[in-house]
Amino acid sequence: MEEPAQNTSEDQQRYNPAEIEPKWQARWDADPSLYAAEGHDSAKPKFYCIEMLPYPSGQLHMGHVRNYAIGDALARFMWMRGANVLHPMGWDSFGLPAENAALKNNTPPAEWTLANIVAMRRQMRRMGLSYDWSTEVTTCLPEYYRWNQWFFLKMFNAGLAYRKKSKVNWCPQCQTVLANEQVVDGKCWRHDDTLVEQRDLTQWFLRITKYADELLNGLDRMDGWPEKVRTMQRNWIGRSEGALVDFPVAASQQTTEKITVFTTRIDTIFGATSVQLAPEHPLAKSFADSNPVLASQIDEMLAQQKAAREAGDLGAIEKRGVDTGRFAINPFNGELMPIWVANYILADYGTGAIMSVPAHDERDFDFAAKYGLPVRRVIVPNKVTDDSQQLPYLAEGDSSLADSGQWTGESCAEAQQKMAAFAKKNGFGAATVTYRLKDWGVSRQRYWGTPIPMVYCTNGHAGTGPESPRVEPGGVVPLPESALPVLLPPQVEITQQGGSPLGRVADFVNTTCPVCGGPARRETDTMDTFVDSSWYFYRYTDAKNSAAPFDSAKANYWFPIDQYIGGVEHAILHLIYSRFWTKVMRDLGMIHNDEPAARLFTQGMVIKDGAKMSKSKGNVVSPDLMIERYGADATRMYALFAAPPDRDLEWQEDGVAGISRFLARVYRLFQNHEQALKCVQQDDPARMTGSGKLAAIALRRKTHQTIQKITDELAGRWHFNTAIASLMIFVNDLYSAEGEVASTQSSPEVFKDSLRVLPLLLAPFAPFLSAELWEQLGGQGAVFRAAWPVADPELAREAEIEIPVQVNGKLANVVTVPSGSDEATIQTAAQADAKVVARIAAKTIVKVIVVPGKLVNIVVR
RNA sequence: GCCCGGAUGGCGAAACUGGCAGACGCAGCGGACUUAAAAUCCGCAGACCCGCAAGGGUUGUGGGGGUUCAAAUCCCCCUCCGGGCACCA
Repeated sequence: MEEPAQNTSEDQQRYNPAEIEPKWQARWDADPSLYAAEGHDSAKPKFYCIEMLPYPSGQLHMGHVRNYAIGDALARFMWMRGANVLHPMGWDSFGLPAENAALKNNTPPAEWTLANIVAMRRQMRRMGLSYDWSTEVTTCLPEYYRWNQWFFLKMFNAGLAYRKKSKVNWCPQCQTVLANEQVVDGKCWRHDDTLVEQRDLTQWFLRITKYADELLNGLDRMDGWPEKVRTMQRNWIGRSEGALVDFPVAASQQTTEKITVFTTRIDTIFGATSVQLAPEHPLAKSFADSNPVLASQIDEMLAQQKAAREAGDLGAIEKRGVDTGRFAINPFNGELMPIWVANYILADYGTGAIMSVPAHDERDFDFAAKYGLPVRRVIVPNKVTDDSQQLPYLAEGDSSLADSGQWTGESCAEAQQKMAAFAKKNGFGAATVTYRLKDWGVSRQRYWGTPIPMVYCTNGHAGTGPESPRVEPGGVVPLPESALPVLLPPQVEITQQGGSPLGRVADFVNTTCPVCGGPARRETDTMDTFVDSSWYFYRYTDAKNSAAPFDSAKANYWFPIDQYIGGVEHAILHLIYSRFWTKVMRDLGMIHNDEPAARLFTQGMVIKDGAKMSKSKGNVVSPDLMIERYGADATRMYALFAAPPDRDLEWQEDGVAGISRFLARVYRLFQNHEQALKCVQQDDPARMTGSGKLAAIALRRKTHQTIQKITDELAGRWHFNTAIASLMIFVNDLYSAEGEVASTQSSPEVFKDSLRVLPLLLAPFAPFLSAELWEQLGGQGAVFRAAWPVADPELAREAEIEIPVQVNGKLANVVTVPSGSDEATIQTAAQADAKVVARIAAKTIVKVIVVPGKLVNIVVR
C-alpha cells in the first residue's frame, strides 16, 4: 500500500490546529478554575470586562467573533498584568424569535432556546474564549427573571412603574406593543418592512423621565464613552427649555376651552399670528365634530401622513393646513388669532399645539407664505447687518424685542425669563422643560418574556402606585415578594392571533387576590426583553444568589464595569435603559455607582464585499467554516489583524489563510529548536564574536522593542492590527537570525530568550497555540497567568539611527548617526555626505533645519 | 437639511506629536527545493519616464486653494461613501 509522502520523512510536525485546539479545549473545559475571577477580597486591582450578551439564535456570526476576540484579548492581557479579572458571558434569551421558531417547528420556546444556548456555548468554547462559566446568566430562567419581577414590584412601590392608557406603537408582525426606542423610521426595529401602527391601549410604563436630567447631565462626565454614543443619547433625551402658554379659545358659545402651546421662544409671542394644532389634537377633533369640511381635511392629512410613513419619507411631505374658523386669544395682548390645523405639528411632542410666529420660525414662515397669513416682526438685531434684515430672523443672541408692549427693547434672553414669569403670575402659563424622551413602555403582548407580577382583583382593590387608576372591574394589586417567581406556564399554544398568549391559559390567568383572597385575574402581558439586559451585568457578580438579585458588596467591588464592548446599534436602547436601571438600583440603596460602565467601546461592523453581512445579501461567512479550515486561533486573530477595532472590517478569507501561515511559522520556529530549548545553558560572552555578536544584540533589541510595542497597543489605543504586525516582524527577524544567532558558536541563549517571549506576546491573540508552545518550553501553569513580559528600555534602544537628509524638502540621502546625537553632530554628518554635497553644489545655503532624531532639511537657493 | 465617521498601491491597511508615504499581511511576479506539484524558503514590487545595468528623473495619500523649511497629518472650499438625527416649535 502506498501512502502519500506527508511529513513522514521529517520528525517535525506541521502546525495542525485541528489537533492542538481540541486538545487544549478539553483541558480547559475540565478546569473551571482557569478563568474564574477571585473574590471581592482579592488584593489585586479588579478589572471587569464584558462583551454585550448575545441573543441565543443558535449560531455565532462574525460580528460576535470580532466582539469576543477583542474582549478576550483584553481580558487575557489584564490577567497577565496581574489584575483580578471578571470576564463573564450570558444569554439574552427571552424574545420573539423563540416564539416564531415555535410556530415554525412546533418546538416549545424554552426547548428551542436552551438547545441554542448549548450550541452557542459549544462554539464559544471552541473559540477558546476566557469566560468564567460559573457566573453564566440565562435571562429566560426563573432564577433570573424572578428578579425582573422583584425589581418591577420595587419600582411599582416607588411610583416608578405605572399603568396608563395611551397611544402606543403596535407592530402587526410581532403582534405586540413596542417602546419608542424600538420604532425606527416609523417601522419595527426587528422588521424594517413593517409599519408600526398607533393603538390606544392600557400599558405598563417605567418612569425613565424622572431621571431625564440625570441621564443627560451624566453624559458630560462619561469621557470613557464614545462621543458618538453620547451625542445620540443627548439627542434622544432631547431636553428643551421653554414655556407653556394658554391661549383661550374665543367663545362663540359659553365655553372656557383653552389651547396650551409649548414654545422655546416666548419672547416672540407678540409676533404670533395664528395657533396651529396637530391633526390628532383633541380640540381639532371637537371642532371637526360640527364642521364636516374640517373633518374631511383632517382625515386627509392623517391619511397622507400614513402614506408618507409607509413610503419612508416623512420629511418630504409638504406643509398643509386648514383654518378651523375659530379664534384664540393671545393672552399677552388680547389679540384674536385664527386657529388652524396643520400637518407639520407633532402630536406627541410638547402639547401638540403651537403658536405660529412666521417672522421668527422657518416652518411657520413657509406655512404663512403658503396660506397668506400675516408676518409680524418682533425681534431685531442689536447691530444691523445685511442678512439680519431678512425673514425669517432666527437669531436670539444679541437681539432685542420690538413692538412687544412693555417688553419692547428687552434682550431676548431677558424677555424669555420675564415673560414666562409674567404668564405664571397671571395664571396662563409657566416656564417648563420638555423632553423627547418618553416613559418606557414595557408591556408586551407576548408569551416568551417575564410575566408582570400584578393581578387585577375582581373585588376592586387598588394598588399603591400614584398613577394606577382603578380598572374595571377590579383593582391593580401587586403580588407580594413571597409570591415570586410568577412562572411562565410551560405548555402554551403559540399562535399568530392577537393578544397575549398567556391570556388563553386559564390556569395562569385565574388566581386569587393577595389582599382579599377573592378571585382575581393575572396580568397577561410580559416584560420587554430590554428589562432583562438592563441589569444582567450586576447578576454576573453574584449569579447564584437565590435570596437577592445580587449581593451589594460584590457589586460594589466590581462596578463600574471597567470595559464594556459591543455594537453601536444599542446606543439608545440597551445603553440608555441600563443607565436608568443603575440609577434606580442606586436609589434603592443596592449599589453605589451612578453609571454602569466607566468605559464603553463600540466596535465596527464586519462586512463582506462592501456590505454588512446578512442572510438577505447572501454574503454571510460562517465562523464554524473558518474554524474548521484555519482553526480558532487564526480566525480570531484575523478579526483583530484586518483593521483597527473601531472601524468596519472587510472579511477576506485569504487574509485568514495568511494568519494561519504566520502561526505555522511560529510553530515551526519552535519545532526547529525543540531540543535546544530544553537545554539550559548560559551565554559565554567570549564565544560571541563578529557578526554573530552584532546579530545577537540586534535580536535582543528587537525583542524588547516588540514587547514595548505590543504592551503600548494593548494598554493604549487597542490597535491590535499594528501589535500583530510587530509580532510578525519579530518572527521574520527570528528567522533571519536563526543561522547566525542560534548556533552554538554564537549566542543561543539570546535566541532562546527571544523565543521564550513569543508565547507570552501571542497569548492574548492566539490562546491555543500559545498554550501549546508554552508547554513545549516547559512553562509553569497556564500561559495566561504567567507574567506579561516587561521591556527593558536600555536593551530596546537603538545604538545608531538613520536620519533622512533633504535638500529643499526632497530626500537626498540617509545618514547614520549614533542615537542621541545633538544637532551639530547630525548637521556635520549630513553636510559631509557626498550625495548631499553634490545636491547643494554651486548653491547658497539659506537655512538648515535639524530635528534631532528625525531629519535634516537644507534649504538652498 | 443637520451632526458624526471615512476616502492612502491591485486589495486589507501603516505612518500615534507636521519630519524618509505605503510598515505588516493578501493577491502578483521572479528564483531555489521537487521528476512534478503542494508546502516551504529567498528576492522584486505605488505609478510614469530615462538607462544594458548600477542608478537617475517626474509624479503620487478623493478634488481645489492656503499656512510651513517641510502637510496623508493643520486651515478654508468642494465631491463621493458609511452611520445617526431629521418639521422636536
